[in-house]
Amino acid sequence: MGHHCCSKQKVKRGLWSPEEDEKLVNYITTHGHGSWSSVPKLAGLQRCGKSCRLRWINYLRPDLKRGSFSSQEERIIIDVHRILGNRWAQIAKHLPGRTDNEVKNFWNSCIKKKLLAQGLDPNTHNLLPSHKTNDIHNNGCNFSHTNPKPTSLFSVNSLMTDASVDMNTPFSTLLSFPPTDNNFSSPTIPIYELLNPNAVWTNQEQNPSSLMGSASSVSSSLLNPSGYDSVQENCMWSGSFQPMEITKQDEMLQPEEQVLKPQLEMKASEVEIKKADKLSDEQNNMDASFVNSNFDFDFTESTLMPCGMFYNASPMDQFAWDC
DNA sequence: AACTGAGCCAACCGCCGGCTT
DNA sequence: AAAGCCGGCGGTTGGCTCAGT
Repeated sequence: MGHHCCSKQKVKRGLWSPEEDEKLVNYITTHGHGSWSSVPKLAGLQRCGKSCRLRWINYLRPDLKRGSFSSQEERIIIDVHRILGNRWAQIAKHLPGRTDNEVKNFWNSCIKKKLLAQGLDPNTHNLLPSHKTNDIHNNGCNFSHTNPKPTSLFSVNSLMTDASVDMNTPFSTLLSFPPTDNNFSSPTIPIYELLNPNAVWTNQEQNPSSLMGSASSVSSSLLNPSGYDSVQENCMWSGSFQPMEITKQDEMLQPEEQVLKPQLEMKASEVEIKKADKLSDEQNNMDASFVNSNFDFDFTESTLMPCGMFYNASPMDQFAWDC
């Protein structure tokens, strides 16, 4: 069974020979690919257009970065995957010179195992049930015991759909409260509405505590209010597990705030990723090194850190968490 | 040296959405 | 509106490599 695009012609399959590569490179560098379906014929190849496209994108493109992934790239993949899920093409956009196929293979062969070794579910980035130890839960954070466990897996799709945020909104705007109302617990505009202007909230959902019970349509960042399920993942970079620390600031938070804070973290990272995405597109420079890239690693790190650890000198300071 | 199993990765498969006719 | 084409994407597979026995 072949692709519909090549079912009518005799096509070669399997690995590409150097001669085929040369033909394809010569043709595309001279003429561009134009319509991929016509490339094989014009380039003198016994392949289908799809195969040519794939070969070019994944292997022959001159701007590809070869070699193993750096720890920085690995970290980006994990961070973005936590937000986007298995959207490899989107993830690859954050890694100049890497392809979706490459990222996907790297994830399946390497990162997945690392996360599992850390006791993390690679799909949800949450701790696997067998790894949810009392050591973590007893570390000054008790609302995890009272909150229901998420009934749905972490889903970026649901997050993007249900809590999509206008990525054109300036980050500072996104984080601004109505200036006349300094009481966090009763802002003039509910914070979750501010963050998610497109969301339609029922009266019941407007109460975050009840919201936590309506799992199916709510992003898991809400349902994982402590955020400490990500702790080990973050700590894996330092090579040793650091138990979650809930700061005094966090303990002072109202339950609503405790719920919202990790969501804000997630929003912040989403916004930053979108920003990086946009900048990347604008630059359209696949040769850009990470040194030159506009992806703010420090920011990503800070925003993705668990609660109580994440907002050093970040715009999050604008929030009066301890008000 | 030969065998074997695991891991990696290039390539394929099938589905989907957008566009054209 | 429907059908066909095409590019893009994520999931899967098959073959190659290499370490271990």
